Amino acid sequence: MNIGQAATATGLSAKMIRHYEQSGLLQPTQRSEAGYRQYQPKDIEILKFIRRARVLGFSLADIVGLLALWQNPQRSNTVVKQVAQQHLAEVELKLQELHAMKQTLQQMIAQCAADGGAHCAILQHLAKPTRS
Amino acid sequence: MNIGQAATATGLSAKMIRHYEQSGLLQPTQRSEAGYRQYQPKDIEILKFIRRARVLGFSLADIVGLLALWQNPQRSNTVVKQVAQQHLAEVELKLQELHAMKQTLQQMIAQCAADGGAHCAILQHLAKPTRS
DNA sequence: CTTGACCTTGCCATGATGGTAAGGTTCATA
DNA sequence: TATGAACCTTACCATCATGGCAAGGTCAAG
Repeated sequence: MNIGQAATATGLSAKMIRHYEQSGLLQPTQRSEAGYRQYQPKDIEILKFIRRARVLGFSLADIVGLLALWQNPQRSNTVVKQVAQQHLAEVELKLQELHAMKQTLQQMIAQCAADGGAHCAILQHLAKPTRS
Repeated sequence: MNIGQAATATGLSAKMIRHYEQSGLLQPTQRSEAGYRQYQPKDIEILKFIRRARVLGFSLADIVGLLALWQNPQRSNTVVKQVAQQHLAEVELKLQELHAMKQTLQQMIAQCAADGGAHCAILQHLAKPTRS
């Protein structure tokens, strides 16, 4: 299986698969005589694992750790849970920040007449916020 | 007013103030004989405007436009509102993505015993999700 | 005159991803 | 058999906002 097929099979881009290899997420695979990377079913499973973890927002650094735990029969699920909880906390923090942005943006937009005039509540708020 | 004082007065870093100047957000200021940037009250207001817009998540490219509108007496609030609405849409999109992440992470974490054993619902989910 | 706090420019790094360029390989078809 | 399309390789640059560091100039107080 060449890298293009591995990309199709996993939903990743060939570019990213090479990047994951170079970043140490993935052991360098076998190569064909011509130097093409060859992917075995096991490699595909690892790539799918990476993709699912990326969808959940885990960083590549986190995923290095999760993969090591996954492949370690002596692992402790306590450690895995800690990694996930730490990431969840970061996600929740970003959610709060974005929510605050959304609230303020909605208020500003609601106060803007959009009648083509020069008076603008949005610019007023940015220039001298009445509430923060 | 030197750049350090301007930074303190606006809550920005000196580094970023220089960056904003180089990025065209800010007209190059006057310089002292020694080449130190000199900030007038008007410059401080612009910097505060930039900071508030950054807090709301506007990109530097957006802020270039917002500053131009702010300083243009012939502006149309319709345009300003469009910029803000576009940005709000992006914020809402990211909120949705993060919310989906949070939901899945919470479910996975709830199913993890964290008893120090090797069995782990989190790794199971990443390896072969039962639901997505 | 020295010292410490400030300023200058310039370069490199982050993190995940995309793009492009220059070149080699493989395979099907004309 | 030759050619071209579709694939692969590596290497470099760009994104975006921000931080860090280094080497050097400036200023004010002691």
